[in-house]
Amino acid sequence: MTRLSEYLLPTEKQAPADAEAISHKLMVRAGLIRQIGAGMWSWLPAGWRVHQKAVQIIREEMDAIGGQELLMPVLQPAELWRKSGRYGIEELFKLQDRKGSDLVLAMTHEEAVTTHVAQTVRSYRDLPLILYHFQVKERDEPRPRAGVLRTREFIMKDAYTFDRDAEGLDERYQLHVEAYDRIMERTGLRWYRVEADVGMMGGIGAHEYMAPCPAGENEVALAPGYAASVEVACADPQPVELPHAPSAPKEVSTPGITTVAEVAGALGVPEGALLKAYPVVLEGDGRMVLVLVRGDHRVNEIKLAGVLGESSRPAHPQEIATRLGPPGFVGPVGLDGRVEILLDQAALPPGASDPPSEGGHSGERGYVTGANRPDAHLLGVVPGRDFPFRAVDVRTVCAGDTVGGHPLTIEPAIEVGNIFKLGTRYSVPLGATYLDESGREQPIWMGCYGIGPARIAAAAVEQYADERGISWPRALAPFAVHLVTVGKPGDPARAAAEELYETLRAGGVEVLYDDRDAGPGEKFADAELLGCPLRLTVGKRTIESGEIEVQVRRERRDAAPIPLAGEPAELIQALEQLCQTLP
RNA sequence: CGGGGAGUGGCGCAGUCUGGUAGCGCACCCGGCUGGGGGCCGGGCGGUCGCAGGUUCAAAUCCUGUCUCCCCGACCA
Repeated sequence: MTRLSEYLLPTEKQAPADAEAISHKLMVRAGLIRQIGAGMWSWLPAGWRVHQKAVQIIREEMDAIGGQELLMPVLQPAELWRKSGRYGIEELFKLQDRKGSDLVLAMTHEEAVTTHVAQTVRSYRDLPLILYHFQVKERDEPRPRAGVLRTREFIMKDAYTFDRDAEGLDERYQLHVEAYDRIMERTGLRWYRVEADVGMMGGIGAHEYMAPCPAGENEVALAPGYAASVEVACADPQPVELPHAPSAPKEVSTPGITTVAEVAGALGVPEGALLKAYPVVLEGDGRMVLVLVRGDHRVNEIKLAGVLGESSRPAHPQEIATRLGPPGFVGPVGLDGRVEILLDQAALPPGASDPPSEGGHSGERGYVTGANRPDAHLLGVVPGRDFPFRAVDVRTVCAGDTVGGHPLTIEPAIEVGNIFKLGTRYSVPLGATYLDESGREQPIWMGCYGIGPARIAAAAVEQYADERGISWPRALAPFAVHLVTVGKPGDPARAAAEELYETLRAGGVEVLYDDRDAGPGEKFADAELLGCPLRLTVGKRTIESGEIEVQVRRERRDAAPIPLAGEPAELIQALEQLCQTLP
């Protein structure tokens, strides 16, 4: 299939100086990818083979659930995007043709596919449909990074489903869950399907497929039986020791001390014994809301948006000063209903899920909060007793929090795929409707399902690389077998290697043959850098022993040697059996 | 968009402060040795120093402008 002496595989000893991520360094070093600009990458022959391996797995599983592959253009009229309301998106590349007509480079294909369905689907009898394609996406990313992990142009498989109602969408969605699970399983990646943010569109459902790896841009919260994006994860907080509260809040002087760490240090309490005040202003009506979380917790903007039902922004210092108190000393006590107070449930008084009606009692424990006057904090503030609140879940979970009693870990991960129930978000503006049995026009219910072969490849590099290079899962490897011949040209071993190469080729084995006139060290180093699952070595020893040495790339483990003189069919079979045992 | 860093041969870098006509390692080409872990010897090719303007007898080096790339953060339909 491929002789290295004739193959474009420009390996490098040194990684590009500006590379940071493992996959960035190794994929460049191994000669898989080359950069042409910020977020613009070419796939060299061996790299493209990996990409196509991922593509083929995806294609097979999409076809298995009845997906129909098609192809839609990247270059599209701006008009479509105006109709869908997405023309204003900053990441959208906009351009004009010579006549001055506005065009865009598509970042996904909802507009295009919905337009076609609107043109062609008339009746409930035409539904459901699963349409998908592999196509380049163009996004004007604010910051491309980490090689092929985040680029401005990349190939994505995006699928779209069309159903007559929400129940049909649920079915189509479930099919995709199953297909995506199988895809991820087949790639050999370590992966999680996590609940994801459903955004402002009403929470009808979304999952992300995450591959944990050091260069990941997202975080997943994991516990036995639980996996969620940190953006939406919920967990039981770790307990915090609160000081006993006096019968009423007591003011203490804290001149110039504003940060949680400083206040906790100065007062000798844990950070979790503070209530952090986070005033926000709603984008809609400009109303201010005071959000309180424990001092050792962080407000989660996405969960907050879900609770508020709209997006908000942190209040400006001026707004805080005018409506609450001096920034840095803001607290919930004595606001007299000026703003609504949301208390994160992790800060609820023990045993209380609702605010007590009246008064307080001794033996309670209290928090430290700002006093709403300069250089002062309050001790012994008891939620409910000292201020009214609404209990909500708006904090970001921490490692060590528990779910079902199991402690949570948080890992960086790369999002390789996502599935999302769109509902009628696009069908309505783009006029994708059908006639039901009673002849009534109905909007089509849609779902969209994306997955990135490039990220699958990069995540595999990240997850399985060692100090010597890449170690591909067999499903993604550019070649199953890396055949290395050692010894000078003209040695009998060379002839044996040539013969073996032809045998493997004829037997349909994907083999890369290092027939270069180079030293053994260089060849072995390149083989380990490229990371094919099996390395066969043919040299003097092979001739002497009559056995082909076999090394498994993962763990660099020696496998049972294969007789050189065996029947070709047996040799192929032995190799294939060995492959089946590999990760 | 904010902060930081960098553009000198294919890759990695020195030289810039203190101006004097470009160097090192690897790779590459030729010859020889070696041949189971990036080996050795000898000989070579290759760069208008990101670009434009300016200062100067003279600019990789000083000044002005500009482009590009990377990292951190913000952002991420």
